[in-house]
Amino acid sequence: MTLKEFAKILKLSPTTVSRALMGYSDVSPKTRQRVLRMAEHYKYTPNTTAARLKRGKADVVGLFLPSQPGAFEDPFFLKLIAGIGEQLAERENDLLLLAPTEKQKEIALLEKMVRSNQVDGVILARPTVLDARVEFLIDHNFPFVCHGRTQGTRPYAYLDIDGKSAFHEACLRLVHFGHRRIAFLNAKPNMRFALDRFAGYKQALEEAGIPFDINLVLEGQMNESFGREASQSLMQQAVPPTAFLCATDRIAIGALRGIQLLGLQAGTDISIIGYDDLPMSSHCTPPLTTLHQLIPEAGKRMTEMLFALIDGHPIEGLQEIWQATLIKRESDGPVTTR
Amino acid sequence: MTLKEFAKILKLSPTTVSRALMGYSDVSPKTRQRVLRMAEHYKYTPNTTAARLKRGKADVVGLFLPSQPGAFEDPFFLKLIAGIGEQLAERENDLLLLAPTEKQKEIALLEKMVRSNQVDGVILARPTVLDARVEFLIDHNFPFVCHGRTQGTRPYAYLDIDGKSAFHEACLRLVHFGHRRIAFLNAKPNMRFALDRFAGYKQALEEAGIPFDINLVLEGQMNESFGREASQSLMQQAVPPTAFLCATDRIAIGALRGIQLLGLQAGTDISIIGYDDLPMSSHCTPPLTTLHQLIPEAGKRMTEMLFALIDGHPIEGLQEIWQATLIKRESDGPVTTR
DNA sequence: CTGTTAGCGCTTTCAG
DNA sequence: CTGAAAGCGCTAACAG
Repeated sequence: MTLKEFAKILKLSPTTVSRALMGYSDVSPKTRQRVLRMAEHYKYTPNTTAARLKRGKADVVGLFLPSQPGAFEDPFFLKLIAGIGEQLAERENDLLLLAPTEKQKEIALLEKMVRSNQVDGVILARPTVLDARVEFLIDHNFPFVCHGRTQGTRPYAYLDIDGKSAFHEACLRLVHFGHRRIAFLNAKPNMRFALDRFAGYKQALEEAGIPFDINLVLEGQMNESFGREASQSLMQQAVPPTAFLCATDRIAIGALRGIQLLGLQAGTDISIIGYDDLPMSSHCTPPLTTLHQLIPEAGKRMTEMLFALIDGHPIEGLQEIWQATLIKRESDGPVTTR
Repeated sequence: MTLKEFAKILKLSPTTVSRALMGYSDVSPKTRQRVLRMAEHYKYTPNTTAARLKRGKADVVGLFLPSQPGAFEDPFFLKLIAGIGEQLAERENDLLLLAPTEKQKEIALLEKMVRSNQVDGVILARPTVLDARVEFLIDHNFPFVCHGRTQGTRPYAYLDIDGKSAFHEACLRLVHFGHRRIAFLNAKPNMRFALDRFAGYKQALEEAGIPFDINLVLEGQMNESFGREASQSLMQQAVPPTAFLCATDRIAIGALRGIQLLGLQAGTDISIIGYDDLPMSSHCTPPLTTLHQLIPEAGKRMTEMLFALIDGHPIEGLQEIWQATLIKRESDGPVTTR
């Protein structure tokens, strides 16, 4: 049913019906009541496409998904979506997924979005050190919010987790347990967050007066295989580490497995700390000490920030850094003397 | 830039430009070349909203997300999205996420979609035994494909995994290992797949001549806590089970943890089999024997099926059942005599 | 092969 | 407070 038809039934002009539906004040309460009631009854909903064309706004927000297939294996994006969705509903906006593929490259996809008015703004996550998407969106002055910072200098709206503080705290915890040979299993340094986490680790070592040993740092994929292999290889050193600080829980779980295969026990023989607090992490053996971040809440807040941007607010004030929380469980503890 | 402006630059009519861009045959190759080249140069992309309004098609597909927050903790939907996205790109369609919230209920959301022409079709997953969404979409004759079947009788397009065969095979494996007291940790029976999996388990027992014991079946949330508690409680029985068949890997991982806490070892003392083949599952201790399904491939195929439906194909032929694959690892083995 | 014309269904000035 | 009229930017008959 179209507005015209519906208006005819009510013996009103399309104009009045439209205004009543949009909750404008310049329509008598009685008429509005009737329109609302009848819309319910006849199940009339305005055609979104037409409204969008007229208003020049899509009422749709895009979420950029990672292009690496492996990235689909952690719940980060789904949790983020849960938060985004909640906030989106407040303004009756929708969420469009931007999934780059082999054919549809990242920038081509964004270009299409920016040019075709399909979305009013975009949410990104996990930027690289110099993220092409971020640069593109700044260049085109298109509203977007990023979960995480890049190395670029131009300002943009972001919500980031303070990875440096998080790993500083985690590393200090290991230091206080008496560890002095603390390995760091990091993500590849093209990810900005990897740099932050590394900085926290290094600073903690410095504060504790522990000399930094490059041989204790390994970088790889953020998955269990890397964790397992890296932990096993480090344990072969003449003076092996007594603790593993891992950039993600998946790496940590791999490390857990790695040292288990060497006949060692995490929590007593070796300490391990991760980051992400995956659902699994509290249920492995032993339960993993890890860092927890508020993902749905971040999604919600980022959406709010994006709406602000879309409404014309300046970027100032739309840059937030949140803290992660250390969740103490059983995969770490005092260093054991042998 | 609008089509009119762009056409003016080229000294052509909007019509010709539009047709050239859409690749219609009734435009001279020379003109088409020029239009395409100039569009590239001036970075002109047609306004999607306007095109949609005109054509009466959204070129958008909706994906219904689960409303229970807990459901966000497994990678199923993200993997599905990966497959859907790939196929969507083939037709330049987009993916709209339908995330029901407290305020925006499932059916209200669907109603809006059906009425507002925002999406041409919908993809659902994990239906309940009598799924309200499925019923609604059938009632309204709206194109949709569901990952899984319901208990309803009216036909609709689906792609389902043969959970019965999968659990039949898994249970038979345990039987061949000599197990006779095989526990089944299932999801709640309002989920259709839970019924299928249970049927497979029960049939295998029957074929093996093992009497069904209701006390060996527990139903609960599909998470680790349920697995841990259920396994521990069952181990307290006078004659405890020697094997656990679990409806999901998360339940299995919980069971793994549960029996570990009782001082028993999975794979030797007790056998455990899960379903999902989560990334984690090959990295726990011991690596989990489980059932693997092709999720991205299913997403891709479902999207194809949805396009067929949107293009007017009948439902016949758009109902597929795929098999899961048993991944043999180390969490199960021959029953041990004590 | 190309251009003219008429809407798609809605929102929003502008009058009344 | 309500209605008439003018498009938003595009596509598709229909002529030429």
